[in-house]
Amino acid sequence: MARSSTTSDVFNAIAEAHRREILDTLIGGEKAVGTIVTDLSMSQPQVSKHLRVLSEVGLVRCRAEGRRRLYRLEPARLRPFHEWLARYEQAWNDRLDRMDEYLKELQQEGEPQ
Amino acid sequence: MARSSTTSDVFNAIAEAHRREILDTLIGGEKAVGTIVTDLSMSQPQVSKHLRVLSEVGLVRCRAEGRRRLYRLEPARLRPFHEWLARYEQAWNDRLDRMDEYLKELQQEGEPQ
DNA sequence: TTGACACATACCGATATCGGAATATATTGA
DNA sequence: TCAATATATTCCGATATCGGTATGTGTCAA
Repeated sequence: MARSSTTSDVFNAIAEAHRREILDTLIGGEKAVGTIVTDLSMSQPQVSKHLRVLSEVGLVRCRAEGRRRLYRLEPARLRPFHEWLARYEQAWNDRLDRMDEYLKELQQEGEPQ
Repeated sequence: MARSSTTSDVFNAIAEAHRREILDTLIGGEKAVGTIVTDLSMSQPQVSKHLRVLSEVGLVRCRAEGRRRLYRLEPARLRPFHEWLARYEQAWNDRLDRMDEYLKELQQEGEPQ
């Protein structure tokens, strides 16, 4: 057997540094492919292909304007990340809580002296 | 030329579904490799190798206990991911704010009538 | 010391992915 | 219609990654 993971899920889509750069540059707002190409100094096919991947998972949306294609973020699709992270956030806080309790215990033990 | 991305960052580490499963199962707390193997029905080498990747990016930590190795989450290492997401959160809120202002403007325009 | 157990590592084949180069498609303007 | 522009797509080679199988390493118990 072989690989199982594909590019076709949100987590894989953002695993690529160049794709994150593209997403980052779109935070500023809608941009044409050519603009991204010059802004990020990437080749045009490279950008187009990454945009395709991002499109397929819904992280960006495309709008035609003349012969240009304007891409924009679809921040709602970041939800899976939030949901996934939230569970760890919980674990993280729990750990902080325990740390907190531990520190308080230490304090209480020290007070009587 | 060829690929540029490696497994050696948090984003790639969590891109793999099986690795996310492993992280998920560790939310409950420290677990031995064998436990993960049976809990997730994965092969032992498979689990070991994924744990290695997770270790290398610091998402898990290992502790030896006899001949077993207990792995635990290191949720603090999700911080890069969290921070990355936060920037989009910002963009998202800004958008909502603008939407809000826009709606208020509409309301104000409507009132005089 | 030996054998059993728990885990890590090495090696391998299959496949996915990246980037480059070349080309196709669509839109605009002359 | 034709050339130019903007973008998408195809084909390709190099390499990364995944999972399996086999084996190495370290620890315990007798």
